[in-house]
Amino acid sequence: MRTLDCDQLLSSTLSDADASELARVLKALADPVRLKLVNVIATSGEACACDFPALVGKTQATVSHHLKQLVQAGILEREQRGKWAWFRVNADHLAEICAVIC
Amino acid sequence: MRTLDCDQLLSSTLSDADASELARVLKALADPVRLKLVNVIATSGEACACDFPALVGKTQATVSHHLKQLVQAGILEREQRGKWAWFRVNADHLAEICAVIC
DNA sequence: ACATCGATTCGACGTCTGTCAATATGTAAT
DNA sequence: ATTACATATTGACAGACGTCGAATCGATGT
Repeated sequence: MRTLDCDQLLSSTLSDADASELARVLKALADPVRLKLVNVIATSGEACACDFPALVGKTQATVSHHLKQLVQAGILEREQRGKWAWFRVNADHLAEICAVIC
Repeated sequence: MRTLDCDQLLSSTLSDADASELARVLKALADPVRLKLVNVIATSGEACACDFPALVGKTQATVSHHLKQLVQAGILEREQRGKWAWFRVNADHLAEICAVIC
């Protein structure tokens, strides 16, 4: 994925490609369940996927679907530990998104 | 609309209501056409809706639809001047969104 | 090898979303 | 009033999205 420069949205001209790229990442974040997942993982430092269905009140299949989107968008990082999958927030990437918007 | 506190996403626990509210605003931003519109308006200071269809390559109806979403999300402000509608970016609100994420 | 358990993928579903043509609304000038 | 022009709304449609149950994959332990 391409890195977006700081301040693009408000100060410099956004190309069509950059607009699509930024939209893609924002779309990954723009869902209540996914925001909850990011929040739980961020406040915990790291978290096991096995706890998420109960925390967000969704099926394991649904949670897995959302986690995949967040990983593909670069917002979460996945690590396999034995049977369990653990997730951490990629804070740098979130900061990048912020930088583009503000 | 409720105001969201700073740092909620990464440091403090996000309630279901806050997650939905934040998702609503992010969803308004998470579209290439709407990002383009915000970018054009922000870099111009203010802009007339009459120019948008040509700028983003969409129908007048489609542009109007997107502008409505941005205004309802509090990202844009609309002002009628004679026949024309002018738009400005609500930078404070964008900064709030950023503050929640970072 | 086999069984077990966590996680992903598949298939299906209802809903939401982006888009446009057509129509309606509103504003201004004649 | 009527005309002209800018914008909003409506109706319709295709495609994307969130959700779940069922099937599958992967890793562990017996």
